[in-house]
Amino acid sequence: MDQRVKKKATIYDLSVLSGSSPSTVSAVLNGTWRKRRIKESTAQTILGLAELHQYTTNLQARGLRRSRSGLVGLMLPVHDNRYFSSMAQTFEGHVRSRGQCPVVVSASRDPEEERRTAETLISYSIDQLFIVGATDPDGVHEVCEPAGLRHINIDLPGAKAHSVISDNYEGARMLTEAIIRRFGNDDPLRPDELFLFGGRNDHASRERIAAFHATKKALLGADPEDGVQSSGYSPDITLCAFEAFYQRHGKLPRALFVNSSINMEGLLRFMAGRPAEMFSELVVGCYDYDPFGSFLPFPVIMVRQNIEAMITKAFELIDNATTTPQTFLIAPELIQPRSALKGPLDTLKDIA
Amino acid sequence: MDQRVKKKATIYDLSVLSGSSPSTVSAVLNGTWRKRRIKESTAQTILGLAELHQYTTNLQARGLRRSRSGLVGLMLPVHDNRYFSSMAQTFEGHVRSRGQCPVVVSASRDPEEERRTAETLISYSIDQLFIVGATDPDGVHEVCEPAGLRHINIDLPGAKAHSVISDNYEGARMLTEAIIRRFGNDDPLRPDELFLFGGRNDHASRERIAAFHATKKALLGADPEDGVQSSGYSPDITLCAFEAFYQRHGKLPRALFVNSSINMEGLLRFMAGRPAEMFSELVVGCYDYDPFGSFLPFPVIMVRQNIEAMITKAFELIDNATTTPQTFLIAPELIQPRSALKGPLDTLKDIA
DNA sequence: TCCGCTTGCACAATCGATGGTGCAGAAACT
DNA sequence: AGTTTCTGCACCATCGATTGTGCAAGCGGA
Repeated sequence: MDQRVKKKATIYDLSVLSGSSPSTVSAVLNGTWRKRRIKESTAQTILGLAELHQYTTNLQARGLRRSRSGLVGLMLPVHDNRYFSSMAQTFEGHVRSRGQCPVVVSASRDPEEERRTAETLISYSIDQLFIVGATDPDGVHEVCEPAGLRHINIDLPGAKAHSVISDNYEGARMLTEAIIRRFGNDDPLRPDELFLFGGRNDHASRERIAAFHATKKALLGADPEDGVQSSGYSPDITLCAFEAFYQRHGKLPRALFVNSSINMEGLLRFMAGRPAEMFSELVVGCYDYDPFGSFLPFPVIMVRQNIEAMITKAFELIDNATTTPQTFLIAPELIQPRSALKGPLDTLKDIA
Repeated sequence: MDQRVKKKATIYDLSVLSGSSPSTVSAVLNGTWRKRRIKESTAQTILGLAELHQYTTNLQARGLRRSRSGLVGLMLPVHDNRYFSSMAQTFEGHVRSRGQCPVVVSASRDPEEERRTAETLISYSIDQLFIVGATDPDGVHEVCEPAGLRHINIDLPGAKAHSVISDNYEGARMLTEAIIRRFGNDDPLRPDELFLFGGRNDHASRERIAAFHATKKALLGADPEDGVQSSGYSPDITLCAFEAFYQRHGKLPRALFVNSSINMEGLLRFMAGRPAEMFSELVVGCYDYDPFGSFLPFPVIMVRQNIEAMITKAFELIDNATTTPQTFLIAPELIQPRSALKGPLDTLKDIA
């Protein structure tokens, strides 16, 4: 009956079996048969045979012919992070509901890798590419453009394609304000007690840092020069920044603005091995939301970027004709400490 | 110079430009030219032209001809979770280092979706498929087998293909023991003060529950019937389980064994809005590691599955000839509270 | 000079699906 | 009956790369 690895049925096999031509079989199977005036009964015969022989379309062949693949790409900096993995989860839902196949890959925030990855995806004739948090979005654009690949930037903006990003300035403003207000009037925060850790020279960090500065100045009257400790997007570099600060001052600041959940992991590394009491008075604001991060033993105010809205907007933009590149801001949300929010997983059905 | 969307160069274009035949161009570009006794100088000419015209191979065409695509698939239950996203991150590294292209997709723990997803991937002629935490691994096998697709189960075992899973029994034994020992001799834990939440009828849950039972019995002398509250892999259902327990007993147990980080999120939801003091005496063991989870305001002992070892073993097995399906156990590691471990991201270079 | 071997490459079939075009037979109309 | 209009489908080129095979030119030796 079935030999080891029986070859998959093709339209040619069904053509022989049904007595119709390959093109007729093809038309029936891809649904264009009415347009081609194929008789209902012929179609039914072929569909029956297809079912019987477990026919499935060879999508590489179709892709080659049509020069599109049905694949939609999502390029992330990294997977291992709730922000980006939520992004992947949300993205998949959208793509699936459009009958296409999501492909998620990461490019490690490396401009070179970003371009290579885009090129590989193009070689597979993917239909659209969503570029998330790219270090060099315009470099990726240069690769996509000549290939005629529709693409869009998310999270970090580029100049040459539409971008959908969260309103970093407003988010950071809210967060800074919330941190400051967290301290009552009896013992208000002083300008030299609130520091920002993390961030590098990308659009998001610049906006957040600007808002941090401005808000500190507005509410606390001043902001010392050294109020920002850049430490990229690496837990270990952030750890070093905390260690260094601790060396210099003999303590941590009373309040921290942490630029991302990845930087928060740097703080965790700093905490590990140190007594919990050391952090009991700490107040932290973190630009990113992680449910576990929200329940740390000190108040952590978080900013949740509206991933659903960003992805929705991105699809809207990528579908419509390209005009001149624009950047769209999506409002993020301030999350109070000890909040466990619903996420993309909650829309999945679950069997207990 | 460049019209909008100039067509990509093909071997035929280079064939004309170089005066060689398409087959020669093809051989040069895919590296088989020495075997075909192409002159060095001819090769150089073609390579030069390829560079000049930014030639890139159309991988769909190659895939069609070779009936392999260079794609390696990873099928996850979900993205949005540190365990699975670490898996994706680790997987990508391995695949990349082999010069192939990783494709990560999720299938929502839905057997139907799992099979559909596998079928789609097969239609793209992926070369190998890594099936992680599938609800119905053998169903997926039935799809892969006739297509001749090499595949392997990870995290949850199947009967029809090799499986690499973590040693759930031993992990759960260690975890249960650690929870119990956490309580001193002055005020030891009683059997009715330790409950397991989460889990369903899959291999991992069964093993963990068995170990939980056995260890409780061994160390505490007994284990009441209702010691296990199944609640699947859903935060909300787990939340309900906690609510229900709280209704019945007016309090939470002193100690919890939580079956996965997803179930831990159910606990977070229970905590939200309730006073922190309610949980100050709680001791939790969680089968999964999440860096933020490790620093909650009560001791959380975690089990970290050895993802790197699992993926490595899986590659080893999938590369070698299939013998009769076997299941390989990978030892997990007990993680003490307040530990911030390195992860797959730490191997990426980072620019601050 | 003729044979045989090597070198260097061209030819053409093939992978599986798609879609423009053409054409026979039936039906409709004059 | 003769002409036009539909129906229903077959034919065939095509997408871009791969690969088995064939063959001419060059070269060395007898």
